[in-house]
Amino acid sequence: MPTVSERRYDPKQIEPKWQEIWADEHTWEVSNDAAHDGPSPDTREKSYVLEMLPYPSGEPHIGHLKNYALGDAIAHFHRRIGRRVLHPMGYDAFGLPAENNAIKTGIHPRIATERSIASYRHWFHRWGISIDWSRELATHEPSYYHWTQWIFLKLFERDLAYRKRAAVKWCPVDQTVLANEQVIDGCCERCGSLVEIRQLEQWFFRITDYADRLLDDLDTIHWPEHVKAMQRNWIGRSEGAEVVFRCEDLDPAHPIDYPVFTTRPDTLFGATFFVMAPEHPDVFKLAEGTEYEQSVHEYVNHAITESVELRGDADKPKTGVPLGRTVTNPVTGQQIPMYVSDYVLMEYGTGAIMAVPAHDQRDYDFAKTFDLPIRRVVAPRGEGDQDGGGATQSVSADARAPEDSAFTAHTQDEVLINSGQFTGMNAVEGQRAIVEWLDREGNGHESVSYKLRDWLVSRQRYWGCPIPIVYCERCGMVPVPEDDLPVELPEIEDYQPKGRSPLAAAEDWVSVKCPDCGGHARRETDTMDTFVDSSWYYLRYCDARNDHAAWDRQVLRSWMPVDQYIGGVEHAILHLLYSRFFVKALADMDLMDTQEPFQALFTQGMILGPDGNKMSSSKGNVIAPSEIIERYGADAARCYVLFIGPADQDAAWSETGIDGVYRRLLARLWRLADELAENSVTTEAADQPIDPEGDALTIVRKANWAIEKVTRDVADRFAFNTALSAIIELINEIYRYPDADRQARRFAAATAASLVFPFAPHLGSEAYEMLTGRRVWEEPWPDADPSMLQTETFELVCQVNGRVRDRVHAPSGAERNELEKLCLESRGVKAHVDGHEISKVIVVPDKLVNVVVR
RNA sequence: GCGGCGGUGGCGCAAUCGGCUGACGCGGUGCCCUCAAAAGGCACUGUCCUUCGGGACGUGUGGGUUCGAGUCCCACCCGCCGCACCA
Repeated sequence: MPTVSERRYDPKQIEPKWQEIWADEHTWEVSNDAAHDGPSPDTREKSYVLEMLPYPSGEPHIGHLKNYALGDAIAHFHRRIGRRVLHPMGYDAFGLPAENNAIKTGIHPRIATERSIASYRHWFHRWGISIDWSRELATHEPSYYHWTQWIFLKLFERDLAYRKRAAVKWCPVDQTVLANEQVIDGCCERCGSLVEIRQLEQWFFRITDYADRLLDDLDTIHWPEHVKAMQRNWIGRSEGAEVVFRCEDLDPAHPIDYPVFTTRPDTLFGATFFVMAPEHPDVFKLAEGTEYEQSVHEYVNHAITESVELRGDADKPKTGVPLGRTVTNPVTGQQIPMYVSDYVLMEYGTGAIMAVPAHDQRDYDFAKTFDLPIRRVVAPRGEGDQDGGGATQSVSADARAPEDSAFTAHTQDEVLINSGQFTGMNAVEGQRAIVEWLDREGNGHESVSYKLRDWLVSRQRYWGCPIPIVYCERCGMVPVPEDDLPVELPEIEDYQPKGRSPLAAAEDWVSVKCPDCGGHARRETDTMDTFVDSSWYYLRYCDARNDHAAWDRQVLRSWMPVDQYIGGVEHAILHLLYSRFFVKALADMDLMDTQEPFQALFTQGMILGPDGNKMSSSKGNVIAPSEIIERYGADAARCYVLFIGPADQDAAWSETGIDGVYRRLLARLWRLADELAENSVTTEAADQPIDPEGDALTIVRKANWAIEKVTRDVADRFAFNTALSAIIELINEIYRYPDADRQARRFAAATAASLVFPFAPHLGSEAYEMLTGRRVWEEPWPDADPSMLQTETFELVCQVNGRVRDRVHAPSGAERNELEKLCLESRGVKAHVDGHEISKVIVVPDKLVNVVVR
């Protein structure tokens, strides 16, 4: 028989016990019955709580633990406040790392991936995450990608999926194209190698059609400001005008119009030259026959082979070559010279710009290098009035450099100068007037430009979802009929990338009959970007076992949108933008009913190594969750990652920190439960005692205070660190009064167990059962007793001139003059008031009194 | 350059609506329990001055508003994150 002193908190005993119960009883499964009018409809409010699905590679790391501990706390909280909670799990199983690993080790990506999935599944159970396992999915299973292909076909039908030849980003190491979003500082996001530009025919999704809605609807969702800012930034909407510059040099009878985009139409009078991107299709045609023909060829050939990174460097001195031609500035009628320069980008605007050296830093730098005229056309009010007269005067090339302020956006306080009929107008009004004039004269119009490009979705790799398209010799491009889906990924021997998809080698698979004419056809051999798979998985969870459709519309309506999405900020652009696009496109096709996938988003911070650096095996600072769980148990690990600091901030792992949570929170609560349960029949309820007094009252009050505090911290602010602090405070308070009424202490300890359950579900369940004989997850979330939140006296803060001089007890709800009297009578206040004249007394009821003296 | 977020003890951080700065945890110090240790419990722990009553100072810097500012306003410094020759 173990003696009492040998009994201690032992997570190794407690945790498997509860995990088994939850698994055996399918405790966290939730049905779809509420979607249909059944005999006994589930009328609870729905709540869809979702963490970003993991990419299964090796074993889960500490970041996963934090992500799922966080989501699980929210899911548990929502269940206990009476909601019908969907909390599923799946795996983003296709992707490059598994394939690269396959190339290295010879292990088939499916084998490695499924092995990893088994590990993740094991650990999610071991961590005690409350997952509805009946909805588990993996994106590499045909039962899932069947519907990924179906969505592709729907997009294709709507011309939202299309094929075109374009200059695309190509990773020479991974031997595949990349989406713009996957290129970081000119390098491949995955392997870090320098990205090249290639002209290839590729599949795109027309996300640019949705640019405005993706921008505007950010206002309708509850996301962190910085994530919204990143999306706005990425979409990059700029408002301005398209202005046409006419070139009559080649053939006056057939002039060519070159439109440019500008955000500063008010500076049009200052456009003194014109620049084209090296990739502009007309560059060679324009230079042909001029003295610059040869140098233009040399310049362009050099520019297009230069690395993206090198060319993008803003500090690089401006280079370029004249084209030997001119265009007409539509407002001045002036002939201005044309240049080709690599500081103009083909992929933004029209690939050509009007250059206004007086009001644009880049144009200014170019003008200085090539000795071109600089003409100021906007000036601060007052300054502008003096030289406004010489409207058409040309300004010499060595004109004074404009002050830095000249490069900033125009304001009401600036006026147009040297701008013909528009001179004297303020810049904002002038801009409007110039655009109107352009429109009237047929030389331009208002226009909007975006940074966002269409999403390149095809990949020349094996381990991905096949694109359900065939190419027929007679009919051309033909979609695979829906009934023939899924197009299954064939087994192949050799995944080695060779610049075309490894699937191309699977001749039996590639060669098919045309679905339309029955003639000879070949399958598309590219696979889809894995971001396609993860752009809709949250929809599939709603109806994960549906064999006839991607989802039932009614079921989808009963769960979507995701009420709380949780994940790392690294997906702020890619995954979150693509998912928003998918939902809008699907809603437009009348396939679903929400406009946004994720109503609220929480981005968790990273757990850094103990040295404060990002964990990496090369730094040797990796904390393995398995070791932590072994030593402290899942509850301690879960609580610690939430206690370490605000959940949205990065925090360094600390061994002594987790030890503190283990001892001060979990072990102490367990000992309380053990002490208070030992002599009682376990079925006895731990209700709040009636009319407690003295120490018992203090404890009961603290318990109610903790209920209130934890509820608000979890519900309103995701402040898990302070919620856990409050539970520790409650436990400390119970220890402080070991001789207080037993029922009060049992009530308080049971409350602590109930409150800690969303964070430490095993200990929460164990302690609650020890104290009450009940299952804590079947109990409603506690409500604070309002009468216990009030006290009959409070500590009145007594200030003189804003400085605290004393503290006295005062009755709650006392009148202002009573409080004033108490304050003036207090010793500390008297000492500072005597001999001075009181000029004013500020009373804040139930808080403080401030005496102002001269 | 543009956009976003931060700066408070030895450390991680708390202060939610303009009202006691430093909750909670770590670290540190002392005590209790013990033959002893482990485990556990309790107390103290911003700086300086002190006649031991207390006093002065303290939230990146400088100003402002206010009876009162970590919190609001203006200017600046520093750090982190995202984007960037984006016209």
